[in-house]
Parts: sequence; C-alpha cells; structure tokens
Amino acid sequence: MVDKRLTIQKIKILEYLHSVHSHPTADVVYEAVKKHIPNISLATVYRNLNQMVDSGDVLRLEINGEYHFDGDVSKHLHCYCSRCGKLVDVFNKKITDYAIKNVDLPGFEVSNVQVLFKGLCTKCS
Amino acid sequence: MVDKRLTIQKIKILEYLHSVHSHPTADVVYEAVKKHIPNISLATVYRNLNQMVDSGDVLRLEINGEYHFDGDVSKHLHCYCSRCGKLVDVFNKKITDYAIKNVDLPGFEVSNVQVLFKGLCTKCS
DNA sequence: TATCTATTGATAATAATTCCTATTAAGTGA
DNA sequence: TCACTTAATAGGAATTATTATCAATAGATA
Repeated sequence: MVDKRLTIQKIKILEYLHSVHSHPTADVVYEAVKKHIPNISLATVYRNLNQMVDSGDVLRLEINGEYHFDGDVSKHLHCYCSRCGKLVDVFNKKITDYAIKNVDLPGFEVSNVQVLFKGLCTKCS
Repeated sequence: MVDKRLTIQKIKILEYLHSVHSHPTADVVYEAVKKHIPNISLATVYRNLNQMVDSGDVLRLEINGEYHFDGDVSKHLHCYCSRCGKLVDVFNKKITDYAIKNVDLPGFEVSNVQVLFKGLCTKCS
C-alpha cells in the first residue's frame, strides 16, 4: 500500500531548498526547479511545498504577505531588514531554548517557536 | 503645514483595536467600524492599518496567509493553535528581553522581536 | 509487465490586499 | 467664522499570491 510517492518534482524541490539559504518564495523555487524540469507546474511546487511543511521537512515563514520557504528545519531564528527585505538565519539555540523553557503556558503543547527580529541591516542603517 | 490628518475613520479604527484582544483581520476591523461609520470603505481600513503599523502604533502579525492586527504594541509574545486557529497574547517580558540581549547581530539594528509559539491549545490537544 | 491510484500540468477560481480617481472634509490662517 | 488648500475617503476595479479542479501521467507493488 502506497500513500506517498517520491517523484522527481519533489526531489528537485527539496534539493533546491537544501542548496540555498535565501528563503525563497514559491515562485523562486518554481523558476529554479524549472531548469531541471522545464514543464513543471507552479501548482505542483505549491502543492509539494505545503506537503513538506505539513510533514515537517520544510519551514514556512510569512514575511510581507508572502510565504518564504526554508529547507533548514533545525532550530534557528530569523532576522529581517525592513528596508531592503533581506532575510537571514540566526543560529542561536540559547534563545529558542530559553523561550520554550520559560514560556509557561499551562495546557498548551508547544511544537514550534518562531522568532523574527525586525530592524535595519548594516547596509541600510 | 499639515501632513497627517486625524479623521473619524482613524479614531474609530484605533478605538476598536484598543477595545479588543482578539487580533482581528482587516475585514473584522472593517465590519466593526462599520457600525459607527456605515459607509466606511475597506480600502480606508487597510490604508489606515498599514499607516498605523508603519508609525508603530499598531502591530501586524502574519498567520496562515492573513494579516492580524494588534492594538497592543507593548512587548509581548503570541501563541497560536494550529488546529483551531486561536491566537492569544503571552505576557512574558523575560523572553523578549533575553532574546534581544543575546541575539548578537553585529551592525543590525533591532527594532522589534516577534515570537510566535505554535502548537495545540488545551481544548485541541 | 499490468494494475492501481497518487501525483502532475494546465488553467480556472478564489480571496486578500492594493490601486485609482472624483469627491469630501481636516486643519490653517485671514 | 469662513474660505482655502490638499490630505484622506468611498467605491470599485485591478492585482497578485495561493488553491481547486480534473483529465492525463507515472511511481510503486505484485
């Protein structure tokens, strides 16, 4: 019995996400994967990205009304420049660990913490 | 010389945001303010909400592809139930303070930290 | 290799947000 | 108080990211 099939589309999408640290939007992923699978559909990209988010293999961030996808699901934070739009990773396990340890939400079962620093990057400030 | 005018629309929008803790979407704000200003336009609500976000008088959260607005701009965290969609405030200054103190981003000027806990609420888990 | 059915490609549909423009009304100064 | 300037509004059209639909295709299993 099969209920999830491994297709070239899925492989190439995940491969691309693992090869970059740029937090691409679905459209950017689409353009990149198109180089390997010229007739891939944008719907397929969205469909698979959402599936990967649901299964926990990909992270989805919402910035400025758009979804950004991240192939790195290890605990890390993000930093966003409000002026130029640059979005970068921040590896600081201390902060997420501290947050989870101290949050104290009786009954609430935390599965994920998202931390986003907004401000101005070196070039823009 | 005037460059920002205080209109009834703005006043009612802000009044509404200050009266609730439900993190309404633009549409919900629109329906609420309509009770006071029946012919207010949805575009006006969006225009003013965005203006308030830019000026720092209102907070904007992105959850599930929608903007949610929060009239409380004091430092606090948010907690979101992935199943029922409930979004609640978490007042825990320790965590944001710790995050800002420990983030260590040379050159980056942090103006705001957003912390979102995702998981299952008491009823849903 | 034949079969089953999950997945795809193409495109239509949806929905949140922004844009456009004639009209209205805040704020200012006479 | 009143007229004037122009920022802001109402209403609706336009835009755009994302999702739904469905016949055709291609993974997995035996």
